[in-house]
Amino acid sequence: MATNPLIEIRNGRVGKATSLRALKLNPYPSKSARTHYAKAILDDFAAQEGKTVTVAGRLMSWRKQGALAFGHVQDQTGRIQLFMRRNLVQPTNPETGGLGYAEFNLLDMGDIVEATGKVIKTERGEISILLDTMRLLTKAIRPLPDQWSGLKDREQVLRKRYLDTTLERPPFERFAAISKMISAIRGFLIGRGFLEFNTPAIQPQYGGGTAKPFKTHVNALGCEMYLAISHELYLKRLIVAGYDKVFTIGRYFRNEGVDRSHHPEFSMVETMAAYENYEYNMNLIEDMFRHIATTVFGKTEFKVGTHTVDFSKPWLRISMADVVLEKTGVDFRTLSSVQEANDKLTALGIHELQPSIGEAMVKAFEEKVEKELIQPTLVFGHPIEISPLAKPMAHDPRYVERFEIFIAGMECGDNWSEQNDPVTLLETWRKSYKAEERDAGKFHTLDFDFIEALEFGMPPTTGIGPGIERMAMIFTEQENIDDVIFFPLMKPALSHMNASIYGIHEPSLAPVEDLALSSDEFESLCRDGALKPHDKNLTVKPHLRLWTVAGQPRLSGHVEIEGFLANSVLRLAGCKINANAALPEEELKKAVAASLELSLVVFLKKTFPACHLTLSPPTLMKNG
RNA sequence: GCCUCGGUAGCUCAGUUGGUUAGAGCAGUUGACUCUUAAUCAAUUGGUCGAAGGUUCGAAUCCUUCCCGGGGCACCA
Repeated sequence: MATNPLIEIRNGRVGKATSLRALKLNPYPSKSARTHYAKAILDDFAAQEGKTVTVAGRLMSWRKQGALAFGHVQDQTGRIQLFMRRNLVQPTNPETGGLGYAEFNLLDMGDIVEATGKVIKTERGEISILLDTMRLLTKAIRPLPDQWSGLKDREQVLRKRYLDTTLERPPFERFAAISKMISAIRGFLIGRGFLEFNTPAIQPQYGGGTAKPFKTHVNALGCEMYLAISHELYLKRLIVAGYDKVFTIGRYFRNEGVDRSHHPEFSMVETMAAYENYEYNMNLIEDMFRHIATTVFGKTEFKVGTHTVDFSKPWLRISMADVVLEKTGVDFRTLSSVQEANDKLTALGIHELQPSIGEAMVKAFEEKVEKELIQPTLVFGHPIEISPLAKPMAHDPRYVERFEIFIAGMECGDNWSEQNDPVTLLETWRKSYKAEERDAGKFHTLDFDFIEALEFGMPPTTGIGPGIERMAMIFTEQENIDDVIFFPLMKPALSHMNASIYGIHEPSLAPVEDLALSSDEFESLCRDGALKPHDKNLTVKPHLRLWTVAGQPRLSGHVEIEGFLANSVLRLAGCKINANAALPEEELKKAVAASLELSLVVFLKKTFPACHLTLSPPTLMKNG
């Protein structure tokens, strides 16, 4: 039945594994005897020449030429050439696992191999390993994509990143660099006296902002919880606990839109430092970025889109009111009414009315200023209206001790001096709670447990949260967040090919919504209008199961309706099927179809006259 | 959620205005070859054209719906 090329290749390779086992060679042994990485040999040929080494990695090429062959093995550090001479290769040996010359046809491109031999240079001058023993470490039963062109299909790159990094060096290096960047952040903060803590990703309340959370259910506790949209309230509890400088590299989950700079699951390094205010963090963040740039990437200039961002110079620090004045000519500090502020906005071409002077200034900032902040800039002094968790400035309480980081027109982190007056905070929260209660659907629960912690006294504290992905985008010069997240969020998909290889007959995938109803429930939900088709084309697929109980045939079954749910099938149990299980198969199928035609199909046609209905012939499964 | 572009062999891509049996390169298979490196040469296998429906004598091509992805907008830090 293997008519498909992939299936043929796969079967062929599985067959080679079987042949190897027949020769007492394990195609999946447990350990390698690697002595060198490719790069170590290539970088130090003078010292390695003539020595016997063992390398291990993926076999990326194999060029046979009579009694000679050349190949390349790719490991984490790079590729090194193998040079095979028929007369120098050890014969097949189950003791060492070595493959003799005759068995080399059981190797395939993409296999993980181990090669032992002397380090030499070929006539053409390439540093190579003159093969003595070749061992198979892992049989690959799927072929790699074309190595010359690489994986071009964006969807495949995102779904099968491991292939992209196998075939292409830049993405491989990029993700390694991002890992080093995170280590550097840790190292930097620990060097400044910070302690790293884990904070919960499953939280009973979702504090911080108005982001929509992911909801989940904790079976053991029998309650609903949320995936973290923020970790700051936990870090502040750590400050209450007596640790002065803490941080977490946290996972954040926001059930919102996806675009080139937003991903539903992302990470931030969030810090809290007690006995300091926001000015401390201005220095901290500037130093951190410079530290990463120089130690991980070895430079201070990075190309972001068409701009070049320079981290070597001191960052511009400017108040929001000043930068808005500079870019728009409007000084919002001098305005005395909301009306006046909105008139100024209108004059700037912004027509959405704002409820306060502060919010009007923020609107002007977002619309007219933000995108122009290319070089690293710290904008401080946000209006108090939009900063409920921050402390007001001593000299002008309309503004708060807060700053945001802008690089290449992108917001890269937020910071403020934390409000630690529990009474004021509770009042602020209550106010926003009421405001949002009026605004249907944006309901917030309050974290009274946190308020209680504050009541025991939290020292003056300041925190900062730069986004890891956005830092990675800047430092690795990527414009798409998917290119700094190894496993970006994708809808589950099962190819027809894999469905057939793995024997899955109904590729209904991990269902986004799965629903199984009794026939009666289904009909009543449809009548109430609670359940409606998602598609105009409905397909009714009966599935029958024939049982033999004590020699007597029994019939049971369910019906699947495609087109009702967006990404899944609706299953109906208990449909009225009038058929004699003892009938021959073909007649039985006809009887079932006829029976459904009279009940379910009639019902669907009557209830959803706009839909086109197809009744598939019943599928018969036999058991016992 | 809206707009827009795309999905053809395992991979990378052609496929004209709707017209014979959908093509190529790589990979695969078989064979030749003692310094190759996108090795070369010869032969050869391989397709639910994303899915379903429709229009038509005839559909990869036109229409409808759906699925998956990219880009943009909106929402949102």
